[in-house]
Amino acid sequence: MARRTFREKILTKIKNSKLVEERHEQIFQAASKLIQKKGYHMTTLRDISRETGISLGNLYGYITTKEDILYMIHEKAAEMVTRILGQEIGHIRDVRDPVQKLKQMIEKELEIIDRYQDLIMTIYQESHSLSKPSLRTMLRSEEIHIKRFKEVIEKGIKLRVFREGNPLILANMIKMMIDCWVLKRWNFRGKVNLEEMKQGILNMVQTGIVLKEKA
Amino acid sequence: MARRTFREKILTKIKNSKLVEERHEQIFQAASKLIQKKGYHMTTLRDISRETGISLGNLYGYITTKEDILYMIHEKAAEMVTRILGQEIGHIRDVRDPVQKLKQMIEKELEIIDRYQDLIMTIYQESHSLSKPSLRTMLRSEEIHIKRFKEVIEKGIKLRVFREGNPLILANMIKMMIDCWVLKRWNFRGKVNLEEMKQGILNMVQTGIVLKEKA
Amino acid sequence: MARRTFREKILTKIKNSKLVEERHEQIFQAASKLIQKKGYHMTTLRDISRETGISLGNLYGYITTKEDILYMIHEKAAEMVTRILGQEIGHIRDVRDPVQKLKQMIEKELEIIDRYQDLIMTIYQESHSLSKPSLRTMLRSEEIHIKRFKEVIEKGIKLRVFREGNPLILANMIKMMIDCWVLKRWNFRGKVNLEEMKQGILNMVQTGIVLKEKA
Amino acid sequence: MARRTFREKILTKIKNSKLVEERHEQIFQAASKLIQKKGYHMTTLRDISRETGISLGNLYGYITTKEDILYMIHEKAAEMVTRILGQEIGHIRDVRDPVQKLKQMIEKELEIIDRYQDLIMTIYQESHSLSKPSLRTMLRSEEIHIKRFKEVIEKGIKLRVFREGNPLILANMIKMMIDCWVLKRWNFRGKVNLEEMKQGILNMVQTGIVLKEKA
DNA sequence: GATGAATGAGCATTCATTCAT
DNA sequence: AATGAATGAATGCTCATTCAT
Repeated sequence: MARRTFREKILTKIKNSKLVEERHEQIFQAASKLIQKKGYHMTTLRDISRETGISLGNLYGYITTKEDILYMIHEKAAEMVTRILGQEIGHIRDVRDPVQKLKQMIEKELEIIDRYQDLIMTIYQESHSLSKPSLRTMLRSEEIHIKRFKEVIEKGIKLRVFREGNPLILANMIKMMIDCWVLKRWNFRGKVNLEEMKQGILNMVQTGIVLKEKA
Repeated sequence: MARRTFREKILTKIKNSKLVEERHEQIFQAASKLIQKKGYHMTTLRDISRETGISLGNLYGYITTKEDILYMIHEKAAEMVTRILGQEIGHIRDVRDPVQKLKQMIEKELEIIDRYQDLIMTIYQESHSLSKPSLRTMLRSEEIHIKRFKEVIEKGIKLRVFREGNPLILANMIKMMIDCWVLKRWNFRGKVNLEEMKQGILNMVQTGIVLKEKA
Repeated sequence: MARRTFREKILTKIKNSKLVEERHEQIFQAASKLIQKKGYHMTTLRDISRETGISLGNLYGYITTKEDILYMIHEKAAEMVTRILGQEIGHIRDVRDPVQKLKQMIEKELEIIDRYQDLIMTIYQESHSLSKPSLRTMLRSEEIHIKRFKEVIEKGIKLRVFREGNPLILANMIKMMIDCWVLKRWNFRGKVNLEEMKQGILNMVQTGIVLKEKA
Repeated sequence: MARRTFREKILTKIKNSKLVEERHEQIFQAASKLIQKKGYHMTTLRDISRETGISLGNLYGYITTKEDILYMIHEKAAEMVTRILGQEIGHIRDVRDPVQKLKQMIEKELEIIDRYQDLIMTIYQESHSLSKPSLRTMLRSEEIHIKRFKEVIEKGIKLRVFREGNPLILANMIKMMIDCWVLKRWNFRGKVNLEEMKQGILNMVQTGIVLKEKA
């Protein structure tokens, strides 16, 4: 009589779905904190039990296997980002000018990523601990994300407001520059703030680095 | 009785330093292969013993703790990259024009990274399994690497051939775009080749994406 | 507050004894099915809860410990067999000729055993999971059963229609040959039917195997 | 580098095959004792570790899974019985007269079974804890055993020294009567000795129970 | 009486590390 | 130097049993 929540992926022995949602939230909070600190493999279910206050046995009422927790973090993160993008980028949808649109997309993406940097860090680092099927799901989510950039770029190129170039590469590079803020935050700590980073990326995208080549 | 090799970091019970070096090489080869496939935590010392042909007990003549192996991979990688940069970039040192120099540096870096993509992937993924002190060492190595880019950029800005901008940010972004080739290789497989990637980055750096903003 | 039913053996928290009997029947049905398939230790109370439709907590209103369920199966089985023997063998009681009586007893016993083979199999296999006191009860039940055969045999010997021999041994051997139908059913599946088995045992009892020894 | 011993069934991490054999013997001794007392499921690997004096971890150098131990007991038992039958029944092979041969076979079988009664009891009780494939192997061993009886019976019937009858049934029944000595030993304790049991079975086989039916 | 969430001791199994040979 | 057997703490997971509602 086990049931599935979380987009039909996590098997639950507990029936009360409101409770399941609540506990999943607790587990998510505790687990992402612990995993972020010690890594997935070094975080034991006992740790999570202690941190959540949910007993070891009961914990297994809400998950089936340890990997569910990692999967949960990925899902929650994807869900969050998707939801927020949906909300906050709502009006960007109406922006017709690709230049403006790309600019606003980058700004928003950077802000979101800044807000959930711990989560994103965890996802980057632990993604290869996911089993193949979970990984596939997660990669597809990334893909969709990048596709949004790709589409604006393609449109910009068609309208001849962007220069020629491989949109797939460009989209990935833009995403990487944004992710850089989180992935290399050690390098920036105390030296660069979010606003400066934003300007940096926008300038790079708008004019590159080179002013003029030596004649 | 134990001694340290590998830049005074790995404690060795075996005295014959030539042998130590030889065995370390074997361990490095086997371990990076295994870790790349299964991840650090899923790779057991038994696996490494089997793969190297060095018996389990003897293995501990050349390391003190499992983490040494991870550290070793980082060191070897850093060493490799440094050595190769030294060799191949030798003549870049003489290039005076920052535009040309940056261009050549990017090209070389991308080529090197392409050659050691598996190794680099491992380092990215397992970096948080390193103990704090090892991590610090490793981050410093990254830092040095990025500083090279930063210096060219600073010079370019001073000579007014690069536009104004925060050199630290720019250097990191360039490095990220390059690393992108490895970190996101799944997105590129079969769609983009190395040469195209190289052009993509160079174009981005030289002119950004935007041709002209709508008047 | 707790009370005992089932011949004063199973402690019940529920007072309504009609209900208790009803639920015990459900539990018996579900449990014997499950235990027969997976064995006692591999059958969880959750399984039984699911199969009966009685909630996990409520289940404990009708039993005190998991072993009660095993005990229940033994009791129910013993009760059943006793009841059926009582009914169907009723008229055998009147048969005076030990030869005829033994013959009919064997026939009946075999038929009953055939009907409840799954149950009997379970009892044989799980008997050593019973606690010592429960086991004693259960063995006594077996004993009573065998004593019935023993008595006929003793009478037969006294009347000189059966040859001399240890009645205890003979009774046990007859019972074993009968049980054989169930315990070794794998060997018979599709090769021997019930009627043939019956004849086999009767012939063995009546004339043994040997026709005449070589002079 | 795991290796298989025990008829290619048990995977071993330990390489020294002499040691493996020795330790397997220890494990076998301890395990059959414990399992006989508490049953397979109630015997933990810690129990076995304690009883053998082999540390828990090391134990797993000699087995791969708990079931291996059960399998081992079955194999050892089968091996023993086969070996002993081979030795002790050697000269029976030459006996041409089926009556004599059957008689001697029964005697030997009973003696052997008496000697290893604890082992045989365990096998009967725990056979259903074996996984399907192991069970199949084990059943085949039983089958071979019964076939020996079947063949003599068939020959006896052909030579008209045994009466007509289904040899498969007869063989099984004889085996059951013999096993009875062990399976129902509680009933016999202190009342019947081995010699009496032997006579009981032989008489049953030779003349059945019935002297003469009432005319 | 009924429900099912909660508990935690207990289990099989793994693996880094040590040590006798 | 080399071997591989030995150690035991630690881990993921289960399940009989209790208890608040």
